[in-house]
Amino acid sequence: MEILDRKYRILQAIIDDYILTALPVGSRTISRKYEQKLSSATIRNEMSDLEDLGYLDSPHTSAGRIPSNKAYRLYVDQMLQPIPLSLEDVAYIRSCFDQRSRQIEQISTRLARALSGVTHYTAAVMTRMPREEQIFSHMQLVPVADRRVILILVTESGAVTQTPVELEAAIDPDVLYTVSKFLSQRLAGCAMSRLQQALLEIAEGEPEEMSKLLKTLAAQDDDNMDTGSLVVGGRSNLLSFPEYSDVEKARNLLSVLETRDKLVSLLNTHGEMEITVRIGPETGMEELKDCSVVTASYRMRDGRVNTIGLIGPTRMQYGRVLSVLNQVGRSIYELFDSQDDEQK
Amino acid sequence: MEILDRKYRILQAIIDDYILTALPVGSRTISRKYEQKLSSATIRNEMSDLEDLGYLDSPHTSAGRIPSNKAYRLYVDQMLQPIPLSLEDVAYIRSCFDQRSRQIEQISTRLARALSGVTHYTAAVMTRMPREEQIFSHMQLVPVADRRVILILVTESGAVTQTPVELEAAIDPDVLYTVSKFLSQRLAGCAMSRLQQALLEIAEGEPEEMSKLLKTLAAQDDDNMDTGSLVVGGRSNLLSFPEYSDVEKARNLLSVLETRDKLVSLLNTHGEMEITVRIGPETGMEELKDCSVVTASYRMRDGRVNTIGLIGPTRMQYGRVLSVLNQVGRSIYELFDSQDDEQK
DNA sequence: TGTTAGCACTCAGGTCAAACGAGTGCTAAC
DNA sequence: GTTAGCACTCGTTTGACCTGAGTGCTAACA
Repeated sequence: MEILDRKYRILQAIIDDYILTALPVGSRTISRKYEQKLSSATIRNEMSDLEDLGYLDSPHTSAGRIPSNKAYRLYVDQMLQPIPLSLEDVAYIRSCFDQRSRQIEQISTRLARALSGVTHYTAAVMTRMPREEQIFSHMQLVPVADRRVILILVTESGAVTQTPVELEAAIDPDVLYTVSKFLSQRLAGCAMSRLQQALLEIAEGEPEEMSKLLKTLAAQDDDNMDTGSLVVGGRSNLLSFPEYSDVEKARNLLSVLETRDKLVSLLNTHGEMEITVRIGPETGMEELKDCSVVTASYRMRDGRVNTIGLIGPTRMQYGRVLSVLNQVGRSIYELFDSQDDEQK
Repeated sequence: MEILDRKYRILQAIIDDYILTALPVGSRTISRKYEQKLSSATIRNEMSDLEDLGYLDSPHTSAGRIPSNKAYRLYVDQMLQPIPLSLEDVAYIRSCFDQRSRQIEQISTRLARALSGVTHYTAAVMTRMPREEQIFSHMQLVPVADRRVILILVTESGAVTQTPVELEAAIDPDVLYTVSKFLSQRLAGCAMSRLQQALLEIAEGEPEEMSKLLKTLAAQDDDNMDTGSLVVGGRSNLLSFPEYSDVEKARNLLSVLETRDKLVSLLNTHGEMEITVRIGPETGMEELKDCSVVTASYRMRDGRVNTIGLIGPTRMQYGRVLSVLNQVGRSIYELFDSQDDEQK
C-alpha cells in the first residue's frame, strides 16, 4: 500500500515534469527534482513497473519515459489538483462578460480570445439555442420591400431571431401588423419546435389569402433557430508546441479547426453540463490522436447553451485548464446576478 | 530592342519556373525548358544583367536565381497572361451564389472556402455596409420584453439591421407601432449617417415622453451599421508551402490572420473597386514581408461591399488568382441578373 | 526484502571532413 | 553576339565518430 502510494507519486511527478518540458523524463530527473529520498536506481525499478502496467512508454531504449494516454486518464481522474489563477487571468476572463455586450457573437469572440490567451491553447466557443426547450412569446412581421418582409420571433426567455421571408404578394404594413398581433396571441406559449405545425393548423380555418401567408411563414422558419455561432481563437498557439514542429502534423490539426462540422461534433458532448476531458483517441478523431480536448457547457439566462472547447497537446496543463473553465462558469453566474440587480 | 524583348522572356521564364517550384532557377534550366535556341552561357549573361538591374537575387553564389519583389511587380503589371479556369473551378465558384442563401454570413463562408479550395491560398472575405451611402427607408420597433425592444432599420437598397434597445419605461406595442410609422414617414430619404442627428431634431418639438424615447433611440444606433462580417478560409493551406516549413514564420503569419484589425486594414484598399495586388513589403506589414495579398471589392445590389483578399507567398500564381477573382465578379453579376428575372 | 552503487550497453543527436553537384563567372574561340 | 570550356564556389549529403543521457542488470548492503 505504501508502495502503491509511492508509485502514484512517481507517476504524478513524471506527468507533471513531462507536461512542463515535453521531454522524456529520466529516473535521475525524478530523483533529483521530486523524490530526493530515493536514488535513481529505485526510481528506475518503479518506472519499469509503471511501464509494465501501461502507464509509461519509452520512445526508445535510452531516452527516459513519457506518460501514456492511460496515465493522463488516471492523472485527470485522480491526481488533479486545482491550480489557482493569477488575478490578471481572472480579470481577463471576467472582462469578457463585463460590458453589457448585446451581441452574442461579440461575447464569443472575446471569450475565445481570452481563453486562448490565458491558456495558450486553442479555444472554440459555440453558442446554440436548442429550440426544443424554447417557448414562443410573440412575433412581428416587418416590411422591407414590396414583397419582402422580415419575420421576427421572440421567445419567452428573451431570445430573438430574424428571418427574411419572400411573400407571394405584397401586403399592406398595417395588415402585417394586425396579422402579427393575431398570430402572437394565437401562438403564445407554443413550443418553438411545434411552431411550424401550429402555423399550418391555424392556416386551415382561414380564408385563402391569409392561409397562403401562413403557409409561406411555416415553410420559412425551418431550422434557423438552432444554427448557432461558432468562433475559434488562438489557432496560432498550437504552432508553439514542440509536438507540432512537424508542419504536416500542424497542417492536419489546423484543417480540423477549419472544418465546422468536425468542430461542432467535437463540442457536442451530448448535453452534459459538466466539464469533459477527452484524451487523444478518446476524441474519436484520427487527426486529434495526440491532442486533448476539454469541453464545458454553460446554460445562459435566455436559454442559450454556450459550449467551450480547449484544444491542446495531450500533455495539457489539465489543472490549469479546469480552473480556467471553472472561472468562466463563475463569471457567467456573476453576469446573471448583475442583470438581476439591474432589473430592480 | 530585340535584346530587351529577350531579357523579358527570360525573366518571365524564371518567374514562371520559380512560382511553380519554389527552387532557385539556374541558367541551364531556362535554356532547356524555355529558351532552347540559347545556350546556358547566354542565359547566364542575361541573368547577370537582370541581377544588376535588381530583378533577380541570388541566395548564394552557386544556387541559381530567385525573382525579387521588383520582378514580381513587373510580372504583375506587364507580363500577366490570363489563365483559363477549369470548368469545375468555375462551377465551384458559381455554386457559392447559386442557392438563394439569405444569410450573408453563409455566402461569405462558402466563398472563403471555395476560393481557398480553388487557389490553395488563404482567403478572407469581408462584407461591410458603408453607411454614408445608405439611405433610410423605414424602421420598426419590435417589443421583446417589458422594457426591451428591437430597433429594425431598413434602407432603400433593402439592407436590414437589428439593434436591441433598452427603454427607460415600458411602452405599449400599439404605441410602438404608431411611433414606428410616424418616424418612418418623417425620416424617409434621410442619409443613414445623418440619422442620429435627425432623430434628435425631431425630438425637439415633441412632448416629454416621446422626446425621451427618441433620444434613447438616437443614442443606440451608433456604429452598428458598418461593422460587417469577416470570414477567413483555408488557413491551413499556407502550411503546405515550403516557405512556411519554418514553424516560427508560419506562426507569425497565422497570428496575423487571427487579428481582426490587421485583416481589416489589409482588406481596406481605400474604396477602390479594382483588383489590387500588393507584393511583400507593399502590404505594409512586417509579418507579411514575404507574402502577397490580392484584394478585390464588389458592390452588391443592396449596397453591401464585399471585399475579398487572397493571401499567399510572394511567388503566388498571380495569373490564376486574377482569373479566379474575375470569375467571382462575373458570378456576382449573374446573381443580380437572376434576381431581376425573378422579379418579373 | 527493499534499496542502492556500479557498470555495461543502447541509441539519438551533434560534429567533422570528404565527396558531390548544381550553378556561376570568365575567357577564348567561333 | 553567341557559345564551349573550365576553374571556382558553396550548400548539401554521406558516413564515421564521439558524446551523453538513460536504461537494465547484478551484486552488495541495511
